Amino acid sequence: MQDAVIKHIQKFINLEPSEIALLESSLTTSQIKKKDHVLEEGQICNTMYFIVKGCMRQYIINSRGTEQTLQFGVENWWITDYLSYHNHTTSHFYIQAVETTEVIALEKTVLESILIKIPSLEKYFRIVAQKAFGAAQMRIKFLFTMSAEERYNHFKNQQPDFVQRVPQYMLASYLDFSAEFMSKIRAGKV
Amino acid sequence: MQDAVIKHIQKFINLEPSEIALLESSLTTSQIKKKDHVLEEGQICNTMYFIVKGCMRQYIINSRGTEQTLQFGVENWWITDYLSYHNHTTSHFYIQAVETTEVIALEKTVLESILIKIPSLEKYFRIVAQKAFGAAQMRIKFLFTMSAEERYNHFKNQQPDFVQRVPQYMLASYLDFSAEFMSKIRAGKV
DNA sequence: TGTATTTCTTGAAGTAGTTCAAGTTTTTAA
DNA sequence: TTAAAAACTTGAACTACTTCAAGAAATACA
Repeated sequence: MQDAVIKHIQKFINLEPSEIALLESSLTTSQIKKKDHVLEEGQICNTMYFIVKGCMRQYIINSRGTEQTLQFGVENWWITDYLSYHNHTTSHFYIQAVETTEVIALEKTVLESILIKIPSLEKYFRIVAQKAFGAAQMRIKFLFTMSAEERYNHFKNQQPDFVQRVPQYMLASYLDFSAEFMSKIRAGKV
Repeated sequence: MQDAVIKHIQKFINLEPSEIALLESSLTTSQIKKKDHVLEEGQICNTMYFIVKGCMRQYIINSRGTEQTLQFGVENWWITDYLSYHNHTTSHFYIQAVETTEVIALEKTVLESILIKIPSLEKYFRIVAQKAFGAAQMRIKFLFTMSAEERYNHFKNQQPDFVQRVPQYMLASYLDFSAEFMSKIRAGKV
């Protein structure tokens, strides 16, 4: 199962056999049950999670008590609160399994020691973070320039399967409109 | 002037004297005049810009022909379109100097060769990108949970000087509301 | 398999913002 | 030092959404 992350790493950098062996011995997968949290608001985030199989989400609870999803993560994605992770500050976010999910949980201390032993991993995590930031920039662009209906249709075109995979109210909040409005969009009542 | 970026790098990693020398010989600053672009929509972004002094912004032109600022960059920030940079695809963005700005422009080919000679720089760019992504996550949180007036007040509290530094209409679009509404918020007419 | 829980739907009323248009003020540069 | 350009302001009309409340449908699990 650790194979998944090793395969993903090898898309970006070369690993020596000894490095693969080291990685295999350092990593373990674990299962997060549907609806369980790996991070809650107010905690310090000391772990990065690589999703082997399943779906996680990062969300907040707004002033009206409604959950708003900021980010989904699926197979081959890393999910964490980088700000809390780096600054050792309490997190503003929840991270939760949307489905029962297999993850590789990488503790900060473990990761730091691996990064020293396999410096080329720095490049891997650099590229992962740069791509994630690029995607966040595009996300902000879509939020700024498209209407609710356009955002829904655009997302559905890009990720047709994913739309079926998560509850509509989670997707609605990710696209920044209400669950009720989502219903009306889908029914063609807007 | 390259000192600025070297100092910034040294906040995160150690550099050998030889590495500093190599960096100094590889980097040059240039001046971008106010309102000049370093990237326009449709171009491929092959350069990262480190801001030594001044202010740049990344923006788009929306369907109504209005500019919307997605990101500002000031002293000690890197600005680029990471998605275009990595995927070698045409950019959706403009990057422009808000004030006349001194930058260190780092071409992809140059950067790649420096990264090979100074592998520890990978760590520096990893941390820069991870922090930028963390900040983008917080930005999305604020956009999702705060009213226009709250976003303005929050930004003003966090960055009191910056509010004076850029035209209000640019800041309004960055905070995702209209220039007219900004005027009313500031006049207390909301 | 049935019941509790979660998710989705619908309409009515409300509102936080936008858009437009025109005028005013400030900044820029020849 | 003045004319042109850029930035800001204001009010009135509008609209893309939200909120609320209640019921219906789908899903989970004992």
